[in-house]
Amino acid sequence: MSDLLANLNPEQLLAVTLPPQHALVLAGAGSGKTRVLTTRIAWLIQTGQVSPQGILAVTFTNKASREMLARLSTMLPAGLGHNARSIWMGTFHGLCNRLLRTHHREAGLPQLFQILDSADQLAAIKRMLKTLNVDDEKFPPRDLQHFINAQKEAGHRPHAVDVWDDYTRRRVELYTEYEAQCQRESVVDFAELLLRSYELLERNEPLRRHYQQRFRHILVDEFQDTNRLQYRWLKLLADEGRDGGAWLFCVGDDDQSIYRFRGAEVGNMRDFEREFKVSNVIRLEQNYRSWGNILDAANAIIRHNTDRLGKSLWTERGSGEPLRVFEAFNDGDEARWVVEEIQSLVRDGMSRADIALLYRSNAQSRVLEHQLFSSGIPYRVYGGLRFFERQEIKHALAYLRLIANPDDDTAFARVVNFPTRGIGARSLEVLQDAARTWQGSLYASVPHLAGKPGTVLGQFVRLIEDMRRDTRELPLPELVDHVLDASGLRAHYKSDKEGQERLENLDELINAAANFVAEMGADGEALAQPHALLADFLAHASLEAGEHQADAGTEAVQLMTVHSAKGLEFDAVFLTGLEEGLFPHENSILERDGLEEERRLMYVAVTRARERLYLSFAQSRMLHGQVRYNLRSRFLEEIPEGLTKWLSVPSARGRGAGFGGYFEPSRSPRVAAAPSPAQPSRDLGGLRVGQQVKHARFGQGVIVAAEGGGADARVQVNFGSAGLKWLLLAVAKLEAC
DNA sequence: AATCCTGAGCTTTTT
DNA sequence: GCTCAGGATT
Repeated sequence: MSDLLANLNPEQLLAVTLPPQHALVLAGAGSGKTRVLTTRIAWLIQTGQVSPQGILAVTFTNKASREMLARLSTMLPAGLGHNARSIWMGTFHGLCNRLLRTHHREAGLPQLFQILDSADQLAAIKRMLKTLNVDDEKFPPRDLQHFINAQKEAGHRPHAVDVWDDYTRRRVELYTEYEAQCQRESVVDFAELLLRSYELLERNEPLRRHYQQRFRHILVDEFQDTNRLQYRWLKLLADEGRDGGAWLFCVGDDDQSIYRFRGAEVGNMRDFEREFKVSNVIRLEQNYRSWGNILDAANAIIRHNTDRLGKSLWTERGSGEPLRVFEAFNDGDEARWVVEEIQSLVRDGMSRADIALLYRSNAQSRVLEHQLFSSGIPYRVYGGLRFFERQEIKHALAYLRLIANPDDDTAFARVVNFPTRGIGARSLEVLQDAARTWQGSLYASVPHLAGKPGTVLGQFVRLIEDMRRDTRELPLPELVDHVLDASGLRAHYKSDKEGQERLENLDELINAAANFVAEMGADGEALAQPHALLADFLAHASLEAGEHQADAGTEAVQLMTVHSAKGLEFDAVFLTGLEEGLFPHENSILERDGLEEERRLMYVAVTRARERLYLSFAQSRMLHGQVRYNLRSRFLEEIPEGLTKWLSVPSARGRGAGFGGYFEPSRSPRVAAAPSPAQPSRDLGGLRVGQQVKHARFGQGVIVAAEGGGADARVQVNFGSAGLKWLLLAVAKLEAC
């Protein structure tokens, strides 16, 4: 016990040992948040205040959940009946899945319902639009998907949607139809997992009471990332502190809320504080990660945001080095500089894996990758396809889904002709019609067909039925193995000269199945029913997309967006592309509170660095096929001068003073990397970035960016109160002044 | 059924 | 400028 609490700082100790009450912990970056959460769970259990079964722990990613479980297992001595695994721990979606499987009847679902990931959902929507002959130009599938998810996250079934125009009325009809289709096919999308289980708990009082009494303590990680529905879900179980509900222990950081675009609602933190009458918010402000200068910069930046709960990071470590700033001539030049610095860091003994290259948007990785590649530096890019999202894996899963649930039309449509077996668009159209007439799934409608479609489709149905029969007794990994052969997927990729990697991935799927069974190990009962276990495995595949791209060697520099860097830390961080329009991103400037979210993103980026932070920007950069001239980011200006050291001489004082001179950095001999391209010659009619201009209607302004050339030449002008405008030089009469 | 071609989109991402 | 999806072409 004393072991458990040793080395906690006073605030951490306070949070860990807080008596039963609703609590909000504001945990700054690098303040030991996960440690507090896991230690609190261990403390609650070890002091006998609650049994593991009485704890519900919610995380945002499966990765976080696994890490927490692993740390907890080392904290709880086994054998005392304190099995960390009997804690209900997982993501909101994982927990909802568990709830819905257990009470599928009450929730109105078959036991073997399948889960659609976003891509599956989009495919389902496209299929629906096609069936209904809806013009997908008028109702773009992506928009509709977004609309439906937004409604579900607001807790609205179709009848509850506010209809304010004909367009929305039609969208609501499509929402209704989509729901019907999902129900028919026994599939559930991500938002549905949440809404269904929310409704289940809300409407079924005995069930709600049961869980309210079972869970004494609910602990929520990354609380600033919860959406409205998730918060309501928590409220249902906590019952706002009235008798019977659980105590909520929410940990989060409003300054690191960067997912508003996907529904996260920072306001939940304030609401929680108010609605649950949280009396003392605990702040974890001592940082164990970074040098003081880095924290000072982060604090200075985030101070520009209003509407914060308020927090300031500090450290017992010293100030460390100044932040290094580099102004590049263009994006390629920036990449060359990054590579040189990396080489120098590695020469000095830093591990490449401890170096991260961060950028605002994925498109920026290309130039960096190119430069790393030609310099022979191993690197690893995060993002892109994950294991269970790969084409070959999706195909294999589709066969498995058909075995578990033949009514899954999404899976049916995906593989009915893959590998190709002569089932073309015509046959499928005939089948679609039949399905509509008979009000059944595609699979179930096949027997109603005659002629050639009936024959080829009949063969496919028989194939699936044979698979189901032949795998009934097989352990999961062998089941998967069998399906890979029987479906013809293996043969197909074997004959494909570029199918080698895909074949390896298919084998990896067997491993994934084996690992899954091993994880489930303790649960003996599930093993008795291979096809029930299969459904669990499929849910696992949907809920956990798996690791990002395979690693390109272990000792590799890490490239990722700032978003994906959240929660990670590195000895050295390169924060590239610090330019207006890029970071903060131009789209965010128009959004309400968009700039504040960008600033939080900047805050997240800066606090990733332990030892050394590099900040860079380029005077010009290729974007959307055109050279763009950007100002350096306002966020750079928000860092106090004393904390930075310029490696290049600033092009001019202040921002927007034009394309100043380009200087070789005075330090380390810089290879005269490919003769720098000549200064851009742009016909801006004697105008340049930074110049004051006058416009007949908007008045005085300053040119902040320029793009295009000749007849297309455009400039962006900041007219102050009149706003930021893009103006075509050929049209707008701008007067230099 | 495979391959070529055109055009739209282009910030961030987990579940 | 690059990628991806879907349509048109062979």
